[in-house]
Amino acid sequence: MRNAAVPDIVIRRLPLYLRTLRQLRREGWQTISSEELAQQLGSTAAQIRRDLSYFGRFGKQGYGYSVAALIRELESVLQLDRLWNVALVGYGKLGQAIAHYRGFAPNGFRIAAIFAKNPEHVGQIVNGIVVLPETEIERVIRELDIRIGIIAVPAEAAQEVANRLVAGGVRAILNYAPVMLHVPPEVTVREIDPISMLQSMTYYLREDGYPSQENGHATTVPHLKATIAAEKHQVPS
Amino acid sequence: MRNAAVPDIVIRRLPLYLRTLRQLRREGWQTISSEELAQQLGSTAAQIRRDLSYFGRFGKQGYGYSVAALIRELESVLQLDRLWNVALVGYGKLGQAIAHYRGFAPNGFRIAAIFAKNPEHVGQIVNGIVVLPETEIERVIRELDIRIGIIAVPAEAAQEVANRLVAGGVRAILNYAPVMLHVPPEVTVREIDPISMLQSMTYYLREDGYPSQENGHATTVPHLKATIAAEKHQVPS
DNA sequence: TGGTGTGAATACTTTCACAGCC
DNA sequence: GGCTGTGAAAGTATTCACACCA
Repeated sequence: MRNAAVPDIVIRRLPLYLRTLRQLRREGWQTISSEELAQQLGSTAAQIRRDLSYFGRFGKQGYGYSVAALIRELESVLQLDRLWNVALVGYGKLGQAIAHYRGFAPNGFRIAAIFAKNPEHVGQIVNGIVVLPETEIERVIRELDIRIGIIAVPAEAAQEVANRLVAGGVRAILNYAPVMLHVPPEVTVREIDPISMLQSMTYYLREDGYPSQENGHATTVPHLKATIAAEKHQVPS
Repeated sequence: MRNAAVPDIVIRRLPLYLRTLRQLRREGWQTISSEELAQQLGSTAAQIRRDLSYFGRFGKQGYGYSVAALIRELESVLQLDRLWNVALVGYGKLGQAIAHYRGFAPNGFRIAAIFAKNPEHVGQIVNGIVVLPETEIERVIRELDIRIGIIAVPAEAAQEVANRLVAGGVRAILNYAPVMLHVPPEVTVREIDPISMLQSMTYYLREDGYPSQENGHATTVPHLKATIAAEKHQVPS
């Protein structure tokens, strides 16, 4: 199974595992079973074991997984054991919020270039870098060897920006614009679209009982059971 | 097939269809085939036809779909032909950005209540509404009969906020906090997590050719083919 | 003729259940 | 005894391909 193509849906879950494992480490867990991890995540033990099995045999029978070791393995698989430079395009309200977001750095992402269309924004200094005009995208991306772009421009400008990013060498795009981007197959795109998410949730908000949702439709973890007995896994605190 | 439970994955695609159809309408399209719509969306004609068939027979053979009529059908299915009040919890950087986002209103969502923990924020007036303390969540949600909540608080506070929202009667949550929420099955949750998205994309950013991505792994639409011949569908402009 | 709606086939994903190992 | 890793089964989702219709 090793080396066979790993389904993208599995890849998307790994960051959630990683996030949870890091939290568990902060809480002092040394070891965790797939069942316990599944509880936290609202997933299932079998799914977690299957997902991890694509990459290796990280567990120990009768014992579970070492939290610290599994974190290292996931970081390695996802290539998170290095720093990634990111280009941000768009410096309107949304772009500015992204530029000032403090969550990138602790996760190994650094906004290394910012591009704006508005001449008032160009030249501003943000986090020590100068905001550049969008005409510079290809050149700067190539010079800084950037592989990841974030698009925070209006929908009608997004495809053109994507084209430039790709032309410069970007192979991963986080797209905040409400439009489907057309990119070559070697480029990965993930969409962030709060409006679509709200619009799909309203489907379930009927007063009458239909569509019945009694079994849930699998969006998050079932309501909290008991707190997991953690003692045996924790280092004495 | 009508009335059988519709898969959630289908429901999640409907807003994307709607968004594209509205754009086509703006451009003057009167009619569209599943094949043409699929091109725009980077989907397939068969998938679009199957998805729509869960809700009715909206097309006409040899002709396609009426853009205006299909928009109305989708709005009806998703219950977007009304205004939805939304509660926003959290008024830090992210919460403020959400509160000032101009994209909700034109899509039928209105932030009708804002809750903050920080006493400096409580009492401020934003878009004509007063920022309230988080202790008021249940009462206000119930009084305003709000069904949708947006969580924009730190991860460690998110579960408690979710509990209060649900206690007040919320049945749909858009969660910006990087943590899996535990909610009862009648509540829908959608996650917005840019960090996880970046962290999953780095998997594909290997310099060596592995994991081979030559076939793509289905994240967006294949690179633009020809522009669709639109003339026959358009009203003369 | 051109394009829908949908059974049937295929492909993908999750879950079961258990041999095997610590 | 307890828990992993994984074949095999079950469950979902997508795609094919064509009868049918305007």
